[in-house]
Amino acid sequence: MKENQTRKSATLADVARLAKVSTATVSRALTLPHKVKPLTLSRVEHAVQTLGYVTHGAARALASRRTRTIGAVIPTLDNAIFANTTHALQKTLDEAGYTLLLASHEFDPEVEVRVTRAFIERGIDGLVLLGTSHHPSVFRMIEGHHLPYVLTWALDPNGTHPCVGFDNRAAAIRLAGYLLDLGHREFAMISGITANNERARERMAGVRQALAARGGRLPAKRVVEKPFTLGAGREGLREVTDEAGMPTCVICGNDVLAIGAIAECNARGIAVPQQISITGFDDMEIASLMTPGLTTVHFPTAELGVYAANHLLERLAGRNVEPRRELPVELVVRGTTAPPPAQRESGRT
Amino acid sequence: MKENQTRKSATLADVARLAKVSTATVSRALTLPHKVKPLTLSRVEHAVQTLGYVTHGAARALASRRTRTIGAVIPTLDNAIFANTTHALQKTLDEAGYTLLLASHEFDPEVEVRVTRAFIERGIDGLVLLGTSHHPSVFRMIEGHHLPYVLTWALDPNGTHPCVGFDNRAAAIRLAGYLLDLGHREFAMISGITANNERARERMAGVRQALAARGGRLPAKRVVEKPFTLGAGREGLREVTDEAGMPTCVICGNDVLAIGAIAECNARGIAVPQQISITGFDDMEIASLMTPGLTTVHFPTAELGVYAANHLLERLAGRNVEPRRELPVELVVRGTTAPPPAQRESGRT
DNA sequence: TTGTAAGCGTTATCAC
DNA sequence: GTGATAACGCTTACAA
Repeated sequence: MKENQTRKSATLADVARLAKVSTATVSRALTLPHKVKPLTLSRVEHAVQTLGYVTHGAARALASRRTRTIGAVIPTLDNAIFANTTHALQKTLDEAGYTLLLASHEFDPEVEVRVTRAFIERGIDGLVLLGTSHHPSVFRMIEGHHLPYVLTWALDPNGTHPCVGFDNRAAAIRLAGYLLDLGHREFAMISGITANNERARERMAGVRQALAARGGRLPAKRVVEKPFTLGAGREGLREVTDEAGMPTCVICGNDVLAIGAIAECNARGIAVPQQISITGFDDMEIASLMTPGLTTVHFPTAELGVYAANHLLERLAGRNVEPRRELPVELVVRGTTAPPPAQRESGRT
Repeated sequence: MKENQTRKSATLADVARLAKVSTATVSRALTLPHKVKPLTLSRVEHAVQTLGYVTHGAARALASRRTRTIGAVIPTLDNAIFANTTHALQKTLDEAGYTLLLASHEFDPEVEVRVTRAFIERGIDGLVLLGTSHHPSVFRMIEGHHLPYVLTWALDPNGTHPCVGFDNRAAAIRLAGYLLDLGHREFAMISGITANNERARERMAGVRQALAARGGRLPAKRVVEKPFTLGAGREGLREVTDEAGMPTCVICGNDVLAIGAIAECNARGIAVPQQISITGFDDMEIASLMTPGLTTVHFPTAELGVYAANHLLERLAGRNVEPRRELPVELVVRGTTAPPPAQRESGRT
């Protein structure tokens, strides 16, 4: 009669027994195969196979004091804005033998603190944070645990935190400058929610700054803040255009809002971009698929993930890394962006 | 001169020392506060505060043999299809004190095996799998570790695995039936990729089954398989309509494809739904935002996440759970769906 | 109510 | 190249 071998999962000791070696050897065979004689190695491998042995991660983590795990805390999973980055992160880490832990805080700073703590308890080796503004205790915990981390998507204005991201303000200035060059002066903006979100704030500030310098008009009633959904984009367009005197162009906080705005134009029979020019920030690459009339500043979000992952991997390998990396953004004009409608332009000439 | 207290993170023993109690008491204070005298409790809490103590998860997991962690392996993070479900999962688990580990396999069965193994090594207490078809070794590993798990989005045809999901075939039959009732006979379908995806397969099969029973036509050249992206939806519409003789309606594998298809119609000046009726399966709830002319079968994807999470939580609590739960889907007609254009209908009358 | 101490399954430091 | 064995930091009988 056989022992009840499947009652509980096999341990290193079981493997060692079966392979007639010590646990130390099994451990080596598993993690440093080249430090073990080929013959022993194969005996161990065989034992592992027949027992269906799987390393006990917690025990390994406890003994080795590392988990080969990286945590990423992002604002939301509920839309695809961060999916490119997240996917690139996961892929890059996976190839390096690391596992990505993912959590979202739904734009609630308290939740961000909690999930960060949960990650630290779980023994992550490194942490990816999205954005530069975080609850002080997030930074305190990171500090207290000497945890390697990197801020992403934006650049730390103080230069105190390692970061890899975009210059959101410069991107906004660039986009607004392009529209000004075309002759637009009557602006509207459908921004993301700026609370706890320096990316949205910077984009807004950049637009304002560019317009102020060159005489564009962006009255308060032509600025709305909306969550990043298609529906909000439609709504936003309604709100900034229902007033007398249409803007000649609308800048959207990201491409989800922009596509929503375009949908609303279509539904109302407004021609894009002949009557109104929609532009935005291309965070998700939806834009490139849906875009007659959509000019965007493109953010290389997948690259961001790769860089963020590599930043941490380098540091974990004990190498030095540049503490601040700015990723270049790109103005993407899709052929159809028009100058402001003649009648409006003539008012100025 | 102070000891170098921040050199390494504080342990339970440090807390115990500071609070002048035993480690056992600290442990209790942390996990079963009511089993500790209030005074002692507060001493411990104070010590925890001043030391900035954070539980060492690996050590806890090793000793307690559980991690309070649930893994979910989904096909992709690259678009928002599964975001609703994932978010609901995370939220529900979080409220129950569990952490969600998330990984994607990008529709590659080998990768699915790898990430599943990684999760098991990390000591997850339960596993959420998406879909019913998986590599045999996935099931073998689950089995070998007595790991509670649940399949989602589809229903296990053999009834051997616990699952909570939708009857994708019935949903397809329902949608096709609705169109047949309106008088449509010339169908086209822009399906998702059916390889390794029983959801897409079932939807396709359901449409075919309904049409066969009632005389609808779905010629091979009017069926295309596309990845779930907006661009693919546009492309798909081009492919199924470029032939002579337009279909009067197009069924899309999900709402991303449907919205892409509508965008293509708009771009080509085809009226939806007067000349062509677009319908689809509403997995993401984008549809409700973008939908003049879009009729869908709505899948309650967020509820799915809640149910899946609760299924696992119940089992982990040692309670019995119904091993198979079907979530009802709903036909959502958004007011504008039209009968087939008269000239085509007249061909049949 | 609290303390003592034996694990939990690895890794890592030594010898051999 | 391999084997003993002492950590790793916590939980949990069992004792007090």
